[in-house]
Amino acid sequence: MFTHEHICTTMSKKQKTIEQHHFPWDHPRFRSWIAVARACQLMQQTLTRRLAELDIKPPHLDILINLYRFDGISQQELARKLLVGRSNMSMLLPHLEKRGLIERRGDEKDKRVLRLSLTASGRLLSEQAMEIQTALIDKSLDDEPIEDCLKVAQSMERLIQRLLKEESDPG
Amino acid sequence: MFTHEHICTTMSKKQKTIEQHHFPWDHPRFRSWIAVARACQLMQQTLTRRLAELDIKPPHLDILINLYRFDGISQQELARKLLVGRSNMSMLLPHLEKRGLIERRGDEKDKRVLRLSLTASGRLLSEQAMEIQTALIDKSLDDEPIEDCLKVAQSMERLIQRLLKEESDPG
DNA sequence: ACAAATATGTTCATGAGTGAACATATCTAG
DNA sequence: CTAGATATGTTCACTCATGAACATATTTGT
Repeated sequence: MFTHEHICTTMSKKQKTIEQHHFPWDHPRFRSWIAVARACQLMQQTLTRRLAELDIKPPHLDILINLYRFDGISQQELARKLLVGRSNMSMLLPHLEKRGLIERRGDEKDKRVLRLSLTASGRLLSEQAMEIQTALIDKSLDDEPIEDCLKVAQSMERLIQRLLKEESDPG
Repeated sequence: MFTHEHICTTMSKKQKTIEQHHFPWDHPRFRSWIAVARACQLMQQTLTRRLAELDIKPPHLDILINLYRFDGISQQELARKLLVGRSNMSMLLPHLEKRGLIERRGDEKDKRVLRLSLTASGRLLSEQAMEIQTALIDKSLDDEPIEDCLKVAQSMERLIQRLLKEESDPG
């Protein structure tokens, strides 16, 4: 829930003359990142409203999409893909299971792991929900040129790699 | 009523031959947005770890930065800037007040509103925390050219405007 | 082969965020 | 002037997410 709405428009003479950034909001990368974070937050809220008619929330959709793509994935792998803790999956998945959207079956080879898959109704719901999400993203970005989107995606993927690297190597 | 027939559950020859996007993850804007969302999520988690030494979390920092910039702001205005509900502020602010970081004083003119401001120690803590946040953002983005950052910021601000507009006008 | 390290999943207490219902206070239209 | 509409803040029940502690199961090192 980052953020500051408007970017500071007043600049002291000192800040103008010597090119330093005394406040975060005068710092271009800071301002850019805040804009990104705010956009994400709003997108999430909008998606939450759009998904309400299917009675699911963005976290559930993230799970469903991953099961759709990666049938038989384990809870651990799923948590890693979603960048959340294992305990989070342990809390959410039983709920989806009770709703009849997913199935959890023990792995024969490795008795620790639970293999996840969509049921027929889970697959149907996933398709409806992905439709909603894709439509929202499309509508929101349709005046950004595709090549700009791809460029942003590349920047973000570089950023993700850096952050994941530093997470494992706490330098 | 949702039509999802153009999302196919099985890979047909047709899908492979004609270049269409039948799955969200084959859709460039979708993939771009997912990258943005993942980057935000990781950034948030990293910031959470970095702020732990100051015993605050990103939501507190967002509040502090806004009080730093906009002394005397009301809870309502603050919630609007942060894109959260009023009830959220009602839950968080008393905690910060008890820690001696902020003050809440009733407005003389309008007895409904509470005016918020930082205490001396709140100001000090804010500066330390902004230092940490700015350093993280800088380190994470320092191989992205400034002009690319600014371009992204503009795209995101356009997106924010669109989403806010549609929120008020539910078309 | 067996002890130690590692991996997977669960449970629990805690914290952040939400919307609805509520209580006041202010504004606006007759 | 007053009644209804609007604005601000609080409380409540609920959801999502986390990390620590735990229980099992597997892998590794000797």
